[in-house]
Amino acid sequence: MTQRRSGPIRSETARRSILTATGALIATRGYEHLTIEGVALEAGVGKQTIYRWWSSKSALVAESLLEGVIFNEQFTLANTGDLHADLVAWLDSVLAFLSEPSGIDLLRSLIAAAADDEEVGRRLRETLGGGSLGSPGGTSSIEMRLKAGIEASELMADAPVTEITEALMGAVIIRALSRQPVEPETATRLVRTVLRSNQSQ
Amino acid sequence: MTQRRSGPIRSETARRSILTATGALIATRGYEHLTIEGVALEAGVGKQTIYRWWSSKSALVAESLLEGVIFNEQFTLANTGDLHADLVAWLDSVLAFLSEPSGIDLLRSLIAAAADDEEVGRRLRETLGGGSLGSPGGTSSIEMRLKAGIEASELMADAPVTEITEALMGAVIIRALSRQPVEPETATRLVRTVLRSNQSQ
Amino acid sequence: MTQRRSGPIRSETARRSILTATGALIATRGYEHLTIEGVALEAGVGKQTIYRWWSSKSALVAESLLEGVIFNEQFTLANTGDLHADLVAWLDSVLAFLSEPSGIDLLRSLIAAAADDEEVGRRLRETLGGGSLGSPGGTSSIEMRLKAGIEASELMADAPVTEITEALMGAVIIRALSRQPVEPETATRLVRTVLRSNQSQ
Amino acid sequence: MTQRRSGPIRSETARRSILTATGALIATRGYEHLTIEGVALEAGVGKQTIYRWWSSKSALVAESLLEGVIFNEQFTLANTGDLHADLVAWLDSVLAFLSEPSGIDLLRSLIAAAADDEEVGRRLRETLGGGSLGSPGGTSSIEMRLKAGIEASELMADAPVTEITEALMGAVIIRALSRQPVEPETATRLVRTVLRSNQSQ
DNA sequence: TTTTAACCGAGACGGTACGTCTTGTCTTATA
DNA sequence: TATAAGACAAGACGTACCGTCTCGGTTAAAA
Repeated sequence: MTQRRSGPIRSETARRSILTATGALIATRGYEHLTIEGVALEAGVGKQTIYRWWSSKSALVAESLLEGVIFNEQFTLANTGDLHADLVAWLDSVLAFLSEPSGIDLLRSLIAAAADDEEVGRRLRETLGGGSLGSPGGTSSIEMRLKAGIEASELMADAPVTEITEALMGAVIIRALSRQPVEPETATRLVRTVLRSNQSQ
Repeated sequence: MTQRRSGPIRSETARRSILTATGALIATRGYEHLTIEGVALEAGVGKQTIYRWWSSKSALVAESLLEGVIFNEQFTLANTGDLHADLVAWLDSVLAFLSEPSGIDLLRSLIAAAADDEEVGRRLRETLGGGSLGSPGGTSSIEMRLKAGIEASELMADAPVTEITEALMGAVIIRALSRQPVEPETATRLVRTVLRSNQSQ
Repeated sequence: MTQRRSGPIRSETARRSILTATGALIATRGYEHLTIEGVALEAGVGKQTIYRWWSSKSALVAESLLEGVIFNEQFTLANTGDLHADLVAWLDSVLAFLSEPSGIDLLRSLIAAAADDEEVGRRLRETLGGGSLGSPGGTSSIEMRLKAGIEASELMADAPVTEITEALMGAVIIRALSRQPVEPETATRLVRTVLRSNQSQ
Repeated sequence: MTQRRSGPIRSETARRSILTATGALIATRGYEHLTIEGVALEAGVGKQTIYRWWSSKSALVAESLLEGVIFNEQFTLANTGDLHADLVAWLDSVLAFLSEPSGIDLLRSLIAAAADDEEVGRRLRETLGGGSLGSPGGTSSIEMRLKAGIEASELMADAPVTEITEALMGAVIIRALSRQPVEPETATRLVRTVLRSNQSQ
């Protein structure tokens, strides 16, 4: 028979309130002003309870992203049968989010967190990429939509799915870092650029 | 007659040693461990001398980037008359730099600095983009090479120069943030993806 | 009929190992570094078992003193019929104990505990004062020896027993607190000082 | 010529307010509840300013004693020409101080501090012993009065000054630790006990 | 013989304070 | 008046313990 440890188990209440507080503070103050003490205070929790379960501030942010307490609006990537339109729609919703100051600040906070911690980097890619939470193994919805496009012969069989995904997401990141204004046609031009060369005729 | 101020002028020696110390410390310890006190100590300078001339840590990093004390190797973007080959060559050199741990750490440090400060974001794009230092107005060498390609009819006249540039650079940033291994064909596939749709026939 | 409780009784094993661990940790680390968690770990016991039976760290120390797990050597105060010689012998053994660093550290730890808790103060006086453990009502062996001296006409009937006791013990405490070196004649001079004025002729 | 360091000098304002805050907090909360953070807050000072100049809480208490911010009432030891009366007067004032709860708590706090730190131990002896502040080399006023008594033939030339001093002070410490009530005649009996044997006839 | 209550070990919890590190400002003496 | 040096108030860091409160498991008296 298996030997089980005794003593109290991890408090789910504490865990949730820590993640919620983390998300709220990132949204209001930014990652650069996020402090463990601030999270503990906001969550009504001892600091040690945070240090007991998370190894760093970045790990906290990574799990908050995963739990969906940071992005409450989803960047959904639909499959209407028209790959080009689906990608433009997704990109438009992301760029619209970035056109608000609060949106761009949030994304920059997350980029800073991702620069700190590779786990945050992976989570960010999933979440931003239309992630249905818990998509397997770091595969974003963009990649899955592209593969579906190949199945449906919207895209050539040897289309470089990974590179297309990274080109699209990377463009978004670059916009966030350089804070340049976005023109209305940006989404269309970008999708056309990365897609047309790989489309089936 | 002009009013002239008295007293000593700004010490160029101090300025150089501060920028050099900043570059050295970023390269060895990373942006996240960079402190003003550490820079002052390394440079043999008083803290006030730094605060007098730079408004923030990010401004220090931005100027260090501009002075070339951070990237000592340049990512040169040549014009051999073959746009595709030129871009692949540039991308290969960047990805080779990222394949070393010290390279990826340096780039992540700079992304963190760029997330803090938009001036760093612009400088980073210029420097990474094959920047001959001091290229005018945030225009990277990639963009200039693409425009030259249009002139030489390598590229269609209405090719979306900005979007192509951002797709390429963004892909590099995404690689740095997610730290995924790079396959040999990545550069070729990426350049083909963003270029073929816009090439003149 | 009396209402009796159910369930297991107090574990003597746990009690002994807690007191022993307390004594060992005071001797090795000092009272100022004594922690309940440390005692629990050393004793192989849960913290709650300590808190269930002792109200404070000082209470733990007081009981350890009483159980004799702290002073293993006794400062015995004999009655040879010569009061002066008996007191000098006792004082010499105490001062010899204090001449070792470990001895002075132990006594200082106990003084700190006594300053925290009056129960420890009383126990310390009994134990230090040649205490046969469990001497009744805070009466030290010194006081008992002095009273025996009055019975035997070694001392005047109205000799201030309490004051003589406190003068002798207090001098020891003062030595421990100020850590001054002890000269060979100190014990003799001190006993003569407090005794001669009260001796029968 | 001598090379002198540059930079600001130590702030006397900060030093005074730290010592004053230390004294106030010991008097109101006791040494066991004295915290560096509390002192910093009360003094309106950064913690680092305390750690810069004092190595420990005990060192802070030692200097506060020396500066006279802890005992505001002095236990003066006069020289009226009658040694016995002078010592009784001093002892009465000390015991009167101890008869108030606040007085006994203060002395116990200081004993705890003295157990921590030998410098506090020495300072306490001087201050308690009728110390005119800054008496040289750990010599209390009691010792000086006794020596004056020898000069004036109130006391035998070979009277053990140190032992008499320690017996008197030690008795006071013992009273503080055991918190026993003091009878009116205690001071007289104690002084008679330690003095009569050494008086000139 | 079952129930029940108190014991035990382990350890998570909300807290407080620790001693260190860094920030950005201010002060001093020098050049 | 710019500089190197560095003291200052402020405040976050990550650690150590506090005393309380679950947990499962065990044990002995009561029902």
